[in-house]
Amino acid sequence: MSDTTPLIEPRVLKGFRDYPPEKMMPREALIETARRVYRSYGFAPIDTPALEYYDVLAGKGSEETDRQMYQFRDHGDRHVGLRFDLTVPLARFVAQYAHELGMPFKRYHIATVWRGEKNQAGRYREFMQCDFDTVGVRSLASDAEMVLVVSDLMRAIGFERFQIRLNNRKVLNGLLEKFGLRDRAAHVLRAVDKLPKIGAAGVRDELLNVTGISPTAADNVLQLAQLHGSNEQMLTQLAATCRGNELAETGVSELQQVIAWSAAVGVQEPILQLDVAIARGLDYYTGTIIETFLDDLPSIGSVCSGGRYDQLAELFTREQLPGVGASLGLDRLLAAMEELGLAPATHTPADVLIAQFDSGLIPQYFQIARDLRRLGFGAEVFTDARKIGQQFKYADRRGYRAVIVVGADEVASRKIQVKWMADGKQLEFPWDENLSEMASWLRKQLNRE
RNA sequence: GUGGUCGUAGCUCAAUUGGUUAGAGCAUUGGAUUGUGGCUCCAAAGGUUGAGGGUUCGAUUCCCUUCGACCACCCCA
Repeated sequence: MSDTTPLIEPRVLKGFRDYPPEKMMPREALIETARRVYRSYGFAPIDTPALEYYDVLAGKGSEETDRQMYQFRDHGDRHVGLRFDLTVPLARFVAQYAHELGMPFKRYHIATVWRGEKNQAGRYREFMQCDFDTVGVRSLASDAEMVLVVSDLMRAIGFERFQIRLNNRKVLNGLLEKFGLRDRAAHVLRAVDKLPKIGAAGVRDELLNVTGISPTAADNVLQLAQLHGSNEQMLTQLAATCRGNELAETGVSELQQVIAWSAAVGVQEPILQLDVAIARGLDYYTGTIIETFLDDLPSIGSVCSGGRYDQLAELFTREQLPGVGASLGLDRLLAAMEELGLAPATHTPADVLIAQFDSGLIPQYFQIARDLRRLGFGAEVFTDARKIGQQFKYADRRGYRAVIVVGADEVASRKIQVKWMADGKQLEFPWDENLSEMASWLRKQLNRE
């Protein structure tokens, strides 16, 4: 290329981001944690194509879906789209392979999804979801298990101050039916959902003016949404309110059951809180619904939402395939952790750096590195012939805990120098077959005993 | 998708109601320091003021367009 060739400006699309090492390390750590927790409950991994037929992803289709989904014609003129969540692909997947999978089918799926939305802090056009779902189980034990997974996951990530808010669509739908608002359920629930944001007066206002329901009905709804107290108190009150409507009564007993089973292993207030104002996931949820909020940053929204849907795959098969599961918003959670200064402290991928004193000793450096790796340590050989001071500076900046120094003197004496970066102390170990002395010291220093 | 605020070095910010050569701190690179990082000192590099057009003798400053970030709505992880 000549100097006059116009340069291409390096840039990324709106709502898309690069992940340098310092962003990627905590990201991978989080993914690893999610994977570990999911597996510990017996969920198995799957993956599906990022690109699918448009009509598979669009489902019933709506203005909103159309607006959010990236879609285009491929080279064979097929109408295709990028997945915008992991639940629709799951529905297609279980419908397609139901017979081979066997029920119950428990899967987790950690993958990127795309939405053509206007971006904001913690809200991107490309982001990662960490879903887990149980398909083919009607028992509420799976609902309770979902709560336990979320609770375990949040703790494993390092959060103590969070709330899992629990609700049930049957309660909401039953009561709306009772109030004669069934036909306007979506609007009413949407208004209710804004309670924490715009307050009771705001919700009432929206119910009256936007949704157009009667003042009596609005007050009924508001009174319901503002129920508060202990889970037990709320259940009692709810039961009274729901009396006479079969659907709502079922919902209350479901809530009761989920709360009781979760409590059996200690997941209860204040972590698990009944909240009648939680109404999201309007599309397909039919029973239990949960949302997870951070006590220290509620404004970022739910970082983990889920629930039960009776007709997961109804668009793809006549078989009845109920599902229950939740989705961790990895990128949103990371954005929250960043804002709260909770980004997990990560060091370099490797444990020790082997400095290069003399290019003639590179075979020895490679051998030491190989031996360390066999012993379970990560080891990087500094491959560039730079001044030793600069190599130490590199080690320091990258967060290396230890630096190995071997020069002519060490070769002569068959010793290895190891400098512990935190305190600057340097120790000498015999350079023997299995590096056992150095290995046990390193293990101790790195808390790997 | 609708409405709004904002874009100056990699980052955080300066630059007199439009005035000539756009500065500083941190970060980066090199040196002081040819077997040892952080601290200190010296130096260098880094900018078509997001981009394009317009008004003007003159634009970082004013106007339009566009790209991007953020905020509210919509929706949602």
